[in-house]
Amino acid sequence: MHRMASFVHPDLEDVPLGAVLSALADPARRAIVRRLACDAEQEGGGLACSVAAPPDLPRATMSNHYTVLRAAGLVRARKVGVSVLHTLRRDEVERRFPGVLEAVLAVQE
Amino acid sequence: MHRMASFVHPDLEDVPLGAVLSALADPARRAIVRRLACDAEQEGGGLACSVAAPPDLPRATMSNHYTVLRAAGLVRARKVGVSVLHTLRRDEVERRFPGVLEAVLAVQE
DNA sequence: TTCATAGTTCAATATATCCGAACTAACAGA
DNA sequence: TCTGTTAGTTCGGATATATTGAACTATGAA
Repeated sequence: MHRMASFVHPDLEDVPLGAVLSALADPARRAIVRRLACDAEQEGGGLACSVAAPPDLPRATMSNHYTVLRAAGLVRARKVGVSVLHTLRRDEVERRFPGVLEAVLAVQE
Repeated sequence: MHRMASFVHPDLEDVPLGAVLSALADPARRAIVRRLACDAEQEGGGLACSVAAPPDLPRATMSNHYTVLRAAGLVRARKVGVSVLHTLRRDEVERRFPGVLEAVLAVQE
């Protein structure tokens, strides 16, 4: 039986550093995070999964990448209509792991 | 047939960010990197593999972790007698990925 | 209804990691 | 030169993780 989608958004205090680094180690996930970082608007914003993800990524793989990013506390999801909009939890991550995400985003690649 | 050990030390310019993040994502490898960061003496220094690694780590696993760390450009190895001494390539990593390693090291865990 | 779109879940497969066992390399003592 | 010891590597098989096609759910529009 298939279960319904329910997004997990851990408190950053419960996220280990390894989870964040592991999530950011994947190029497709970094691409998503970079796009969300550009989409800076705070409330009511966010990008649909397939908008932030690399264009030729298989859907199942994309969905899995978002699950990893949410579990690492890096992004927040909310369902709007038929889409799932994601935003970067930039300030929360910065408070918990100062400089880590910012340094990664600053790397040109 | 068993081949002889020969350490690979890539130019940092050839190392992708993902390799560094992936290497640092593992807790045992971070423990090694933290210990090498404390052992700050530059020339002639370095710590033997088993000295910097967590004490109860299986030797094959430990050796593999050092291979990953070297391939990520994070550490440099040189054989001295029966030991292999490792040093952190801290300045080189900092030049290539400013703030990344420092931010990771700054996290208390 | 019916259809389309966005994304998830499942399950099979591919890939990567872990680690015991066997090995090499370097040195010390007899 | 043996024999032994210590440090670490390599191999290979077991285990764990990642990828992705296909089936599915959820929402909205025609």
